[in-house]
Amino acid sequence: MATLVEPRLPRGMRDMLPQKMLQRRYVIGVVERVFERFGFEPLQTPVLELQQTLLGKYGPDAEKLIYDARHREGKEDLALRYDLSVPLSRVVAMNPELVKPFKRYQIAPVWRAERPQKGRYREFYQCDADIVGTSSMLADAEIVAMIFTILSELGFREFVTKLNNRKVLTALGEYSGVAPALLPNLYRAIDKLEKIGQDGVREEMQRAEISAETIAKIFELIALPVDDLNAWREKFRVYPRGVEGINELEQLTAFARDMGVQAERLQIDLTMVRGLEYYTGPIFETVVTEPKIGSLTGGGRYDGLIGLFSKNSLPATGTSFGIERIIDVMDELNMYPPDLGKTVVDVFVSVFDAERRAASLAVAMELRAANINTEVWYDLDALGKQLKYASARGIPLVIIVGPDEAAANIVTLRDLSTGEQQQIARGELVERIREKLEHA
RNA sequence: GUGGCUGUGGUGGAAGGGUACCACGUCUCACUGUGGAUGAGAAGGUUGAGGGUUCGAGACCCUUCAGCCACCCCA
Repeated sequence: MATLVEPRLPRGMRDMLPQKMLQRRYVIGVVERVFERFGFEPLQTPVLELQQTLLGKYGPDAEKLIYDARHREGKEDLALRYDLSVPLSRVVAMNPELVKPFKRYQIAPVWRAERPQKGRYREFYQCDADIVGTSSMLADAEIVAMIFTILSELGFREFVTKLNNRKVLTALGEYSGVAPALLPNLYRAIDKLEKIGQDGVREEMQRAEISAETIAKIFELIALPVDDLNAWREKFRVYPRGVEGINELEQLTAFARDMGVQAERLQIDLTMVRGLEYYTGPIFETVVTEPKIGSLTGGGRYDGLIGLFSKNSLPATGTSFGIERIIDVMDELNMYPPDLGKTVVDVFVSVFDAERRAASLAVAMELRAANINTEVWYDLDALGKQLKYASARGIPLVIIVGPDEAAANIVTLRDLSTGEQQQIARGELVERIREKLEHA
C-alpha cells in the first residue's frame, strides 16, 4: 500500500486556481494589448538558461538568488532564468539578422530564491517590453508613456514615474570622491533618502565608512532643487558623464511630454537607484501613490548588456511590470471590471432524462460549433440539482430540453441571474443565445 | 540571508495541561420539469512536521517546515 504524500508547494510558489486565472488573464490581456499597440511583438525563451548566460550580469547580491537547475546526470550547467532582459540580450546576440530597432515583449515566469512575503514570490511573472538598437531618448520616453497607458487602463489613477540616470549617479560618485569600492554602499544609502530621511542616510553612509568630507559633498548635491537641471549641470561641469546624464533626462521628459504625459506624472529624482548592475543610462520606477502601494514597475537603459554576448554591442532600454503586485493590489481593491465573470462557461445544457439526452447533446454541440462555451450534465439527476450546479458555477444561462420542448421543437432558456425564462425555436438557438450573451 | 509573530477538519474561528468544539463550505436525502431557501442526515481533523517535559499536551520546551511582518533586496 502506497503511503500518502502530503501535498505541499515549494516555498514561495503557488497554484493559480481557475477563478484567479480569469483575473490574471484579464490583467495580462490589458498589458499585452497595450504592448502591441505600441508596436512590441511577442517573444518566448526557455525557462532554463546556461549558467554562464546568467552569471555575472546582475551583481553579486542578486546572483545568490539564482536557482540552479542542473539535470541529475546532465552535462550542462543550467539555471532557472532570473529575469527576462538577460535572455533577451542573448537572443539578440544570437540573431543578428533581427531588424532594428527590435521591439519585443515577454510575459513569463522568472525565479528568484528570495524570502517570500506578500506580493513577493519565488516564482513570479514578469511583463517586460524592451527596445533594442536605438540610443534615442525617444525610446525611453516611449516606454514611460506606455507604462502610463497600461496603468491607466488597469484603473490606477494616481501614479508617478521617478526618473534618474546611472550617469548622474556615477558623476555623483566622482564629484564627491567616493572610493569606487564604496560606490554600491553610497547608492544604497542615497536610495533610502525618502524612507529614512537625511539624517538616516548620513548615518548609513558613516556606517559604510564614507568620509565626512565626501558625505558633505553629496548632501551639497542632493540639496539642489531637482527641477533646476542647470544647477546640476553647473556642478558637474568637469564631469561630462554627469552632464550627459542630466541632458538625457531633460530630453526624455521633453519627449514624454510630447507624447501627452502630464508633467506632474514625471518626477526627476536624482536619489532613485535601481539595483541591477547592468543599467547604464536612464532608469525609471513607477510608484502608485493612490492607493499607496509603492513601486509597480522598474526599468532602464542597459546599453552594455548585449555587448557581453556579442562583439556587436547594441543599445537597449525597457521596463518590467510587477504584475504580481498589480494583481494583489487589484484584488484588494476589487478593481476588476464587473463583467469579469466567475467562469468562462456561457451556457449549461441540462439533461432531462435518458430519452432527451441525445437532444441535449445535440444542442450542446451546436453551441460549441458556434463558438459558445458550453457545458452539459453527465448524470441523470433532478433538474434542481443541475440548476444548483450551474448556479454555483456562476454560469449565466441554462438550457432545458424536456418532453414538452422536444415535442414542440423548442428549447427553454433560463437566465440564472434574472430568473427569466423563454422558449426558443430550435432553429434560432445560436442566434438568440448570442443576443443574450451580448446584452449581459 | 537576519530578526519577530503565527500555524487547530476545505475556509474562518473556540477549547483555564486531562483525551478536540462552532460557523460556513462539501456530500446525501426530502421538496421530484427549475437554482442560490428550508428541513433531516453524513463525511471530514489527532491540532504544520519531528522530538521532549508530564501519569496526561492543541496548549509548556526544543528542532524543523510554511505563511505573515520588518530588515536586506526587489517585481
